[in-house]
Amino acid sequence: MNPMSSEKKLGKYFYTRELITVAKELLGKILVKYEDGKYLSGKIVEVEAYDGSMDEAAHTFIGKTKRNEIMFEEGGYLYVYFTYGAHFCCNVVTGIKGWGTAVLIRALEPLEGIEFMAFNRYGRNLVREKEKINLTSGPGKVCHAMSITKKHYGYDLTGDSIYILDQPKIKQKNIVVATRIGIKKSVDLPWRFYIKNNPYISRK
DNA sequence: CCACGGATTGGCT
DNA sequence: GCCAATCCGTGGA
Repeated sequence: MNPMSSEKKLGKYFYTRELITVAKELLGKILVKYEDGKYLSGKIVEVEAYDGSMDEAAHTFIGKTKRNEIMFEEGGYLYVYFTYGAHFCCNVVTGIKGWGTAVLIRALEPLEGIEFMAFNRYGRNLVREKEKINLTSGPGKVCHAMSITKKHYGYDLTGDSIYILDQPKIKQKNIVVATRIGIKKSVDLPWRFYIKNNPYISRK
């Protein structure tokens, strides 16, 4: 468990609930990765929800394939995919087996291991304050900074390597609801959620 | 086997 | 603000 905090790790119950509930409640929680003796962590400040049963933008809309099969398991696993020939994006699988729902982690506010994140992103330490803002303000950036790759596909979030720590719920009035970014289908679903006035979000 | 396009990013105009 | 980079999953031949 993370030595810098005494908070509780989120358990199976949290993830196996309905998609939108989990998406909103993930805001403010702390994503932790412990690998090679290093702790990297950040507060989740921006997410998007995807539901294959009615959302054409979801990777699970086409049915189960080798790429998306973990999204059809019960909640609490990590779904990592590769896109645009260059970037990984990570998602938290939600709901019960067969649903095909997941929450994309779009942005973090870096907390622990910032020097390692800077090395992963820039190959050196931070020089300017602006670079800290740019570390994890986007889904590809989050994975690059945290060194999350296809190797982490299917990781169990109730395990000891990648997990999420509980934190107080963000108040409804401080959650901004918006449409999702970078998709061409189901563009009107209001399924992007972010913490109001947080400087680490990817886009207003 | 081959063609197509993507839940993005960063650099250049 | 615009656009190329770059690889792999997917689907059709």
